[in-house]
Amino acid sequence: MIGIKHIATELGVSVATISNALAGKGRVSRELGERIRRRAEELGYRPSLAARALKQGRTGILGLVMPDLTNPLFPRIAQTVSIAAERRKLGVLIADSRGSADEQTEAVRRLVGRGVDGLLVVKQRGTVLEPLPVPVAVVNTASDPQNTVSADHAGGGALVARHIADIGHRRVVLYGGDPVSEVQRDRIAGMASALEAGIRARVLWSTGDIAHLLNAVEQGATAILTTSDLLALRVRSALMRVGVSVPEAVSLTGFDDLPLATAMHPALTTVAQNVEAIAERAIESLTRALQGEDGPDIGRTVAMRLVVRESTAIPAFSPNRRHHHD
Amino acid sequence: MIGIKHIATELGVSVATISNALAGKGRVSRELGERIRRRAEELGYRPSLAARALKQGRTGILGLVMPDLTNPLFPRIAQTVSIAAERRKLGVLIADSRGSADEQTEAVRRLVGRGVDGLLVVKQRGTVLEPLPVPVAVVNTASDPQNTVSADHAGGGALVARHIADIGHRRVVLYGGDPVSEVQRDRIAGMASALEAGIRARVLWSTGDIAHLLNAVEQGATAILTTSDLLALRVRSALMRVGVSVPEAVSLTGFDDLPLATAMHPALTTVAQNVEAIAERAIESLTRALQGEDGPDIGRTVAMRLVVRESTAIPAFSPNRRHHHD
DNA sequence: ACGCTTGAGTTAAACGTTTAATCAAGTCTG
DNA sequence: CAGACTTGATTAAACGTTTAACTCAAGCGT
Repeated sequence: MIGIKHIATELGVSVATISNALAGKGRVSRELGERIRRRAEELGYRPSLAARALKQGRTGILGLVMPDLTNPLFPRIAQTVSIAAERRKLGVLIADSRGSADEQTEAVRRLVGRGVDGLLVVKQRGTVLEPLPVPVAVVNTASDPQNTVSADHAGGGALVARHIADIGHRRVVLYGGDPVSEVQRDRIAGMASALEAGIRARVLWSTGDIAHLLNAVEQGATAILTTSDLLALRVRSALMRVGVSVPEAVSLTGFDDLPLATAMHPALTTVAQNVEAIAERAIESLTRALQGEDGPDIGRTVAMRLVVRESTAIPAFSPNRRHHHD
Repeated sequence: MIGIKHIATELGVSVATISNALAGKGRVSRELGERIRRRAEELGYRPSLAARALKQGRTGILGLVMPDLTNPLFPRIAQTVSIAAERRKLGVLIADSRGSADEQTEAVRRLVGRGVDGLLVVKQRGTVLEPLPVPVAVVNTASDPQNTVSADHAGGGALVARHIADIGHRRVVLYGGDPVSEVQRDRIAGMASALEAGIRARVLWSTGDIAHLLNAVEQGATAILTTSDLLALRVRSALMRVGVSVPEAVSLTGFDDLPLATAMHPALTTVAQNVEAIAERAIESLTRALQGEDGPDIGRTVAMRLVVRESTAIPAFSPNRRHHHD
């Protein structure tokens, strides 16, 4: 490997001058500076990040902690984070917390132990982050006190609920994945809050028996609002099995706008999370903190966007019964 | 931060002894060794990876390059890799190549520039990797000469094709995503090779018009074999739109066994990739190379597994289909 | 002619480890 | 009991940068 020293002896100057020229910092004449940079380029000089890290106490690496790397949103987050980081010449080290709170703490420790300069953590349901020696940006949900930035899950829920109410539904069921998740709870809460009096909303969770859901439909619910696209696809399948058509008999909505939303039939009405904006802001907040410009931009929330597709429609006339489509 | 030096002065010994005791390397008396380790533990000593990296020339970090981080398999790969790496006390730095071959080269360079000890690259369709100063494990497909380990895509194709043939289909269409992808081509080729003479197979690509596909069905094809679950879901939707039922009228298969495979209706027959085994082996090969035990275990392939669900069935008798001898 | 500033570089220390070389005792060996 | 190992620990160099402090010469105003 070719280092600063090599260039220095080759050009007959001191290493400090090379360092200065390359960093554009100290006093180096225009001419010599040029010459140094040119030669470094020619030699394909790549600074030793390890040495730099040792000296400056910063590694130029960010840690990304996800509750579970198999999370369907992980790819988009990882992508945006990695691109945003790269633009700032930072690396991204990933760590999985495998769904457990303890593992999350462990993951964070490992990353800190590796000397990351900052941490971006997509937080586990309801866990608390211990104080850390590096800046942290937390992505979760607005109702989380430690949150730095997140989608407006409640707002998104309200958005889709309002849409359903607007087109005339009066009996709906809100179908959540797992009540221990803050995000899921917020989405459900948002939906509930947006439904005016006069609308009957029943909350069910997928941790229970799906028969309850079918029951509710039989008893006259005309819309099912789920907290995730995958859940919606499951519901869609269950409905199909008992011959309930979507959206003719019941309207169905998802959450997150995953790729499958457009692939299913009918294409799913859902609410999209601007993952890119969120990740971008998180990184932004992080890099600001790194540079000491500790702006208190905590608690920002990013609006969600309603995407109306084919799975929602004006409710049919008669109160719902099981019917087979013609 | 508390370093080796701190412990040394505190215990009145030299730093070298501390280092030796902690690494279990040099000559240190049993008793003193214990004392040092205990004290280090108490003080919460964490070695500076930067310093170590500088001295040893190894960072303890692996690079993971994916063709596109939004790839649906990325989460599982990332998860397995990160866990396997962690077990070996290695970190994982991710980089996205955004689907472009040039970006892939760039991503690799960046990671190497960051001093990763080894590289795990899930290769872009048909790109060639330049020679690198660090060990590399390539995951792609067996037909790629640079491949280190991969799923047996062709074998998987054969598996699903044989299943379709076994249950009696005689006219099928093989539906691929994009012919520039080596993986997709291998899957299609595997399917084709497993179909005995007497079976009419037509190959179509999703880059073309989907009408061709519906056409083929109208002309008597009773099964559609796709190269991806998402593609299968798309086909399923298209069929539904024109009133063709699955599996009664036509059987449908996917590839990869994504979460959506069980969520759709009918549950999708597909072929599962043992991503975990692949990632594990790749890391294994990589770490072996790191330790100099350069075993030529190149070209290993991991079998795929057929998962029969509800989307495939014995073909129904259909009046507009020609009869033939078995 | 004098001290002052300024521009252009150099020197040398420091970052926190690892590791080869060295050393001081004590223990064998014959 | 002298030399030869052995054991336990120390010294000091090295890894490749960054950076504060310093030198040296030239230009400048008074």
